[in-house]
Formats: sequence, C-alpha cells, structure tokens
Amino acid sequence: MASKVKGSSMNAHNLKVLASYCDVNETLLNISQRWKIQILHSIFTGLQHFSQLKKAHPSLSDQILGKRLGELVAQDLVSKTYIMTTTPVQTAYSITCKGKGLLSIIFELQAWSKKDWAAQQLQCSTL
Amino acid sequence: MASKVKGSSMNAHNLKVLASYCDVNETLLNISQRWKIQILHSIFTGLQHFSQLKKAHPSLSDQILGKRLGELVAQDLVSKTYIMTTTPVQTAYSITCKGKGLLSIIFELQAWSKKDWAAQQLQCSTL
DNA sequence: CCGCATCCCTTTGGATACTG
DNA sequence: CAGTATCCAAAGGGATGCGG
Repeated sequence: MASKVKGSSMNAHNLKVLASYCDVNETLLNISQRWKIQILHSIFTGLQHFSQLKKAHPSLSDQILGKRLGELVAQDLVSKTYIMTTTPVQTAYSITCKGKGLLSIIFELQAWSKKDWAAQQLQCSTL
Repeated sequence: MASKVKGSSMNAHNLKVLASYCDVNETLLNISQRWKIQILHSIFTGLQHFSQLKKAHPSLSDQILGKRLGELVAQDLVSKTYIMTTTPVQTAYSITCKGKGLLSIIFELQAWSKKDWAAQQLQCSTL
C-alpha cells in the first residue's frame, strides 16, 4: 500500500476513493470516544481482565469501561472469551487483527500531530 | 517511514512511541467533529469560497461552516487569504501541507474500515 | 470478579435572526 | 458575499448504587 505521508500518496486512485468517503466521519466518531483508544492499547499491551484495565486507568469509571469494551467487541476490535475453569467465571479480552490495524493508523496520526509542519512547507508539493 | 498496515509496523520503536500517546485522543477529537473532514476535503478538491462550500453541503448551516472553518484555520489545516481586488472583499481558503498529510491518513482509515478483516485472520501475525 | 440501571451535568450541534 | 450572536435541543460522559 502506497500510503506514506511523504511521497505521492495523493494520486488519482486515492483521490477517487477519497471522493466517496462521506462515511469516514462515522468511523472517526466510532473511534474517538473517550478512553476507547487507551483501552484498546492497554489490551494490546497484554491487559486481559476488567480489573486490570480498571487499575490501569484509575480515573475511568466502571460503566464507561464496560460500555467501551462492549463497543470494542461490537466493532470487532477486541475479542472476548470466557474462562470457565475459574470460579467465578473470568473474562479475557484480546486485540483482534482489525484492532492492530487500527493502532497502526493511530500511530501515524500520532506522528502527524507531533510533526513540525511549519518546517516542511517546501517539501509537500508532491503530496 | 515503516507504517504500513501490512508488515511489521508494530516494531519496538513504534511500540515505544505508542506507549506515550495519551494525547492522541485529543487529536482524534479535534478532527472528528461533524463536517470537519468533509469541509477539509472539499477545500482540497478546489472549493475556495464560503458560498461554494455552502453549496457543496446543503444540509450544513452557515454558522457551523464558519465555526469549522475557523477551527481548521486555527489548526493550520487550511489557510485563509483575502482577495482585496474585489468588491466586496472575498475570502479564499486553501489546504495546507499539514492538511494534506491528514487527508493521507484519513485515506488509510477509510481503507481500514472498508477492509474485510474477517478474511485476514491468518495474515496478521506479523502486525 | 464483572459488569448494568439510573440520574445528572456538561458539551456540542443546530435553528433563527442579525451585521460589515 | 462572508460571516457572527443568541438561544435551544440532543447526545455523551460520569457518579452513585445494584445485581449475577
């Protein structure tokens, strides 16, 4: 995929795809809710249980955590499994392939926001 | 930059950067407001004037358009210039280098959301 | 241990009306 | 033509308390 920040990422094909992206905004809304990316990242780093995630984000309340986890599962960004061998039954969350793909893009977004664009004015003619 | 969706994008360096991305959420919020990306894209395609943008998005009201344009300028995603040779004075908006960089990432996000991830389960082990 | 139901409050989007 | 001011409705986050 030729979608680097530098280089000719804005070619004709990409423009065509972009022209029909009226629903990207929905995607953006779906991933920009409070705590969502942080939770996804925490799961990515290995935190599997509700209590672990809770501990990792002290200022995050239970019902928001539960809500976000439900959304993440519904969006297929994390998967949920039940560990039946314990009492009471435990739950384990793990990141999906799709979730990892999203984090890749989030990484680029992070790099983009950190970049000093003012110093790049002469280099973006090919963008 | 090694930030492709396919391949080893989640290497040690990226992980380190990701680990400190608590403020990515702020960036996400700043770009996910209603109409913002649509307006940015419209400007990218060549629409320069307030009235043109208004016409391109019939269900977008004046003051929301004005608000978003102000934010886009403040975020340095678009630049604003005044055309003094006309009466009354006209305004022209154009996308900046930084704005183009954002659209590149939005394009990737679009591709990500459209992809059939269920069929990719076997290919994401290196992610 | 893992959540959900309810209520409240803040934020945000949008309609109407007005100005240089 | 290019916006702004004010007010209002809706949505989302968060605190408290309860259940499986």
